[in-house]
Amino acid sequence: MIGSGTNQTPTDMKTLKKRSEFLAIAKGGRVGRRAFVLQGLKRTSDEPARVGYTVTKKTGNSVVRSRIKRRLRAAVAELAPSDIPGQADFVLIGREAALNISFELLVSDLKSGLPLALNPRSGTYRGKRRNAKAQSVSVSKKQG
RNA sequence: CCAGUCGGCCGGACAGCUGCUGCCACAAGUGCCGAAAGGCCGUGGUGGAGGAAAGUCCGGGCUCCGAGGAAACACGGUGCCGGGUAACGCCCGGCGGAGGCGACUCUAGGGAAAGUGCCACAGAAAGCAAACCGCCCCGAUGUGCAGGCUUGUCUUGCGAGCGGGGUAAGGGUGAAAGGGUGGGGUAAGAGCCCACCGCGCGGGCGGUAACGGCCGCGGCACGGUAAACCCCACCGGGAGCAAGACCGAAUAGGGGCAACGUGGGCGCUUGACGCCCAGGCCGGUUUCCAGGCCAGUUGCCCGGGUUGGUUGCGAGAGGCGUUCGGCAACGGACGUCCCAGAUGAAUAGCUGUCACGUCUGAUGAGGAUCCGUCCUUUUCGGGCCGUACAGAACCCGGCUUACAGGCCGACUGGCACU
Repeated sequence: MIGSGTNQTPTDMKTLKKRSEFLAIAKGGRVGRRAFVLQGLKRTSDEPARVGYTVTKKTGNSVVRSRIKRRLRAAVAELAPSDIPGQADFVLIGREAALNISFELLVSDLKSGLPLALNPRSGTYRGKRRNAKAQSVSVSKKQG
């Protein structure tokens, strides 16, 4: 229903695979949603946006973890190219709620969250991390 | 019909839309990514989680570890008998013991007459024979009670206390108290004697064996504990696919092979020349034998590690069917099939319909009734109801643990009917 009838073609985002890339993106912006936490970082090159998935062992056993990853991956596939900011990488950290939340909510949360994750202020929702975040973002800006 | 025991099996189905990944076929360009190795891109077909994939507890395959041989010791494991198996601590069939009316279930089940240790609490006593209460006999004393006639510092009986002895039946403690039950016997008792049971020893019988039952003898000694040390028999090198193999940047950087060989002493031909002596390191430890290595110099050669990539990687102690042997585990023969291969980790995401279960409402029928209702069943509807445990990670054989709900078969004990 959601994916089939629309005119927009589903996007085929590349997946992040290297540990170093995950670590780099963790220093970027950060926004929390019901079913996941979204991290994002701008890049210099012109390549299309990439995405990585993470679910910690704390969340549940392997059945639960892989089902959360699949739902997140399916939600990303529903996005139109216009929803995704270019020149950026993202990491989705799955939460336990991603298991039972409705699929429509999952997709809409993702759409609204993507631009925010690149905004430096979105990382300041926790007082403790304010300084560290601001520094890391400013460093990445200098590079770009 | 009710209650139960054992064994086996399944573990949601279908449809639509959108995806992921292995393999096969066809097709693409002087294509794209990358330093290279290598990888990527289209269309079609086809395959794609489990009974436990889990825990990582045993047994193997495979791989590497400079894995040398022998013996002893140490350490770890196993432990009734026979069979199965590549092997096992697994499985099958038996035996002994325990439980159940029964089907059947459970069982870490070698040795306590090699030695050492321990046996808490309670109890008199816990391992070597003893005796707390009690029971019985004897003695002295002559107190208490009752009696006798000879009325006494008399005598008889009973009881209490004291002393000496006999007992282990009874009481009580305990997980366990030097066989049990019954009878005889005795002052009271006791294997003191007898019968049966148990135990020990011997004989022969059945069984491959564990073991069983039979006969005879012995009056009973030899407590338990080896998931205490220990003894006996048998087995065992270690680490693991992040094993290992191959391909391979920039940068930093050095390795390997060959020859001479290290230390000490002596000699004179003062040379890296000869002779003699001595080491150190390498396996869990020790001993013996065998072997390798050592500081530096000279010459020759170019490799190793990191990011990364490829491989290892699935035709197997393989599945299914038929048949033969076997009580069975299992084995043989024949036929047939190819049946996951990811690596920030695929095997799915979403939606709908149905199924099953459960709760609930309404109905038709039957039964019970204290006339309130309750039980069984038919049909129809509803519920932001439920549908478990759980995701291959090199591969097999087991074990253990988790699991909503359901199906099938065999058997046992009741009740009812014919």
